[in-house]
Amino acid sequence: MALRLYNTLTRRVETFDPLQPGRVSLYVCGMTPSFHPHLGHARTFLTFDVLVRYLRARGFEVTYVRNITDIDDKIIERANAEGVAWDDVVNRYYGEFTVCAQRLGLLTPSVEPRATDEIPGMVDFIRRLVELGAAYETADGVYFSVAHDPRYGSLSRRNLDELRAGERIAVREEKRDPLDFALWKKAKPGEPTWPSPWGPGRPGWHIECSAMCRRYLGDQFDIHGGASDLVFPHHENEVAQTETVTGKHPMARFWIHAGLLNVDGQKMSKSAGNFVPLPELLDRFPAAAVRYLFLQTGYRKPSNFSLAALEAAVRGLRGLYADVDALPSGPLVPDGPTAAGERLALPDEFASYLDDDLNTAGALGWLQRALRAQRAAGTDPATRDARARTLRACLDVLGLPPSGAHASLTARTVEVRLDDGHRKLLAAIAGDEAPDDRALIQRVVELRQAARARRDYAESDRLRDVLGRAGIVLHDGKNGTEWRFHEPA
RNA sequence: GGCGACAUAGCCAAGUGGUAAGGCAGGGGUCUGCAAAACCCCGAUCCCCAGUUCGAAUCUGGGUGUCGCCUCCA
Repeated sequence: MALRLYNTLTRRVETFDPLQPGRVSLYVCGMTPSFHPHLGHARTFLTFDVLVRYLRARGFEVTYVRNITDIDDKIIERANAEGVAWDDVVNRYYGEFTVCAQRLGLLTPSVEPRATDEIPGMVDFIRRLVELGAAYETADGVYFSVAHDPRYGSLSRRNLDELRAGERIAVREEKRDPLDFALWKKAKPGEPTWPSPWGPGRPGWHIECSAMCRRYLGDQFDIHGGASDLVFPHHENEVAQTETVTGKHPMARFWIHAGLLNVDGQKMSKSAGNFVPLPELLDRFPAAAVRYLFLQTGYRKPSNFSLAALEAAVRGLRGLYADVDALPSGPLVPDGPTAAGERLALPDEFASYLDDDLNTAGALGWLQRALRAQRAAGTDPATRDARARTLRACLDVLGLPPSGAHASLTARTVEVRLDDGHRKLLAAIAGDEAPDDRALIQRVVELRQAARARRDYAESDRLRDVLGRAGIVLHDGKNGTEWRFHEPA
């Protein structure tokens, strides 16, 4: 059984073999923190998160690099508009991303380099390109000469003449070719700068990734990833820069691109008004449900997001965990956390789905079937335990919590807050001061319990109804009554 | 205009030559004071047309439709 992945470079699904046996080098383009992280970021990073988890489960030692491009036009724009320092903008939005990443259970990359920490490396890189005659200086910067690279356009399968015909940006007179792109931008007033042989300025987009890939993974490495909107021009330009300097092809043996996220059938964008900020979304919905939602779709396909789809995912996950939490408890794997290089015992069938270009939807389907079978069977205790352990290992590879997710799926992370009318109503029923809304609700729930205990079902139903109108849903279980806020769709 | 992806039940979605996974919603049932949850059971011949084949959702050709990239973007 071999892992097969779709390679953008060849436009085919190919068997994955790393350059060095047992070791995988992976670079993923991270975010540019010029605005809130959004759902599209989540989808892309979740995709590579599962890839890394699976590679590790297969026994590969993975070096996972995910960068931060913490300097670019939009960051500066934003900072100027707000009258704050550029790095304040970066810290704010990257901080948001870090919190979201943690909630989503994204693995921490092996290295997470920041572009602005790598500028000397970029300057060296650019200097070398100039020496090779592949780059030239102009009044406002240093540009890469596309004409110097005979292979330019091959990753994204672009025809240069057509690209030139479609060029919409006003051609700067000093650029030798409209397709040439900036390696270094000379400073303009009000911009952060770093020193260089071409005067103070800042790096252009693309060069940071070339420099960081090379520094952390070498001239050639196994997998370069990102979302599919980066294929052109970002990755094409990265390839041009790197391969010109190293003289080696290919820079990355596999280029893997995650599909874009659409919202209600349209591309998500700020201007379309369907931008989904991640922090808010994760306040309102369980992060595991977001992961589950994306696991249900092939990572390369465009994914249509809607609130209805997420809500269906919440319900689906809840059902999944009803089964998972019923599994015999026990450690995820016999010997605790997976040591590097240790191979998790995944069921062959489950693994065969992931082998097939990371078919998480198929794998999830298998898991559901297995859980149903587990429910039905469950005779011999030894078998049960072994199967439970195996199923938990599957969850782990997908990055889903091993168990105990029920509480996090029902409890909202939003503050418990009643509006004044409902608060008065409940306080009148409770007939007592409560320190806060949560306690107030609890008191009314207890009154209803008491009514049930004395079989006063009319009163019990009345209290359920009053709470219901305040947006609170009750569940009577063996261990008492649970309540939660119900969010209207 | 150029390049590309996709089109499977009400919705999401897997499946790339041998007679359609899974989830959500819906219906029926068990359980529950009621309700919820949970558990059991129930559903599609795969956008259209023409081909290839013993056999196609799966291959070829032609349509139609949706979306994306070509400019900043995960």
